[in-house]
Amino acid sequence: MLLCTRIAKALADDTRLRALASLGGGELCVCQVIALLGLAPSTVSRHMAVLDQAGLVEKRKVGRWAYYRMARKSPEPAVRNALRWVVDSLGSERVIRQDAGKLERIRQKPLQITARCYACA
Amino acid sequence: MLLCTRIAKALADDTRLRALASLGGGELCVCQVIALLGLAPSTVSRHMAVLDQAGLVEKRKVGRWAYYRMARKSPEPAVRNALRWVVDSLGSERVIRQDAGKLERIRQKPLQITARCYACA
DNA sequence: ACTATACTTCGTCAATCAACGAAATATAGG
DNA sequence: CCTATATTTCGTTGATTGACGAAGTATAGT
Repeated sequence: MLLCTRIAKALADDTRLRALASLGGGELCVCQVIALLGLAPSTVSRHMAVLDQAGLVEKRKVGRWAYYRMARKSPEPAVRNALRWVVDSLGSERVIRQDAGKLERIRQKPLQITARCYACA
Repeated sequence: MLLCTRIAKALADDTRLRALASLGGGELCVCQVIALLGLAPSTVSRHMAVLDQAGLVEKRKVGRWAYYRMARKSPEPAVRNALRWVVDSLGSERVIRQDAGKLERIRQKPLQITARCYACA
């Protein structure tokens, strides 16, 4: 499969685009993305794995916590340009801005609180 | 569905990316794309329709012939940037360059010849 | 060591998708 | 008008996908 195809496949889903866009403001813990999206942890974990395999995000594990960030420094121009395209294009979308607002609140809580009750975000 | 998602879905397939990239050198007739890809006409027609519905290409019908070109002048920035991303990223792919070579030969034949025998390309 | 917890992997189900061939549509040419 | 032809639409089929919950892994705290 072409690299472009792999990247496009990773981007070809509303939920994954929201997850990726949520990282625009900086690194997030998986539990914060789960709280944002309101989906099952297993589902979100899978989505992040797909983004990771496409090279669009980078993962950092600290104890039990997993952090993801946009792969803005990727050696692949295709990845960097895809990220630019996504960030530019999604900025004007209603859902994405709503997410940004919700994220502001999520970021203010300690991770433990967020992980304790995802729905309480 | 987000506009970005629709675009990414349209790009999330090797065959469709090849079809789109083939338009990089200018407008093509559907029969030329069929000859290039070596797939059933109905399949190629469907792929072009998907690209069209995502706004990535524009269609022009002249008699029985259908011509497609990249929608480089699209009013949607998301579309224009997606096209730039694709063109930039696919240029270095082996298959795409092979296709470009094959296209050179296809372009030299009259459309009637190409349409008469797709496999003869 | 034992337990709680953060995340991932796996199995399943319904929905979507790409491919094809057959049939439909539409246009050109006799 | 009638036929040939370029493309599209439709129906089918096998493969992929996204969702979930259950089970597994790994780490922190007691």
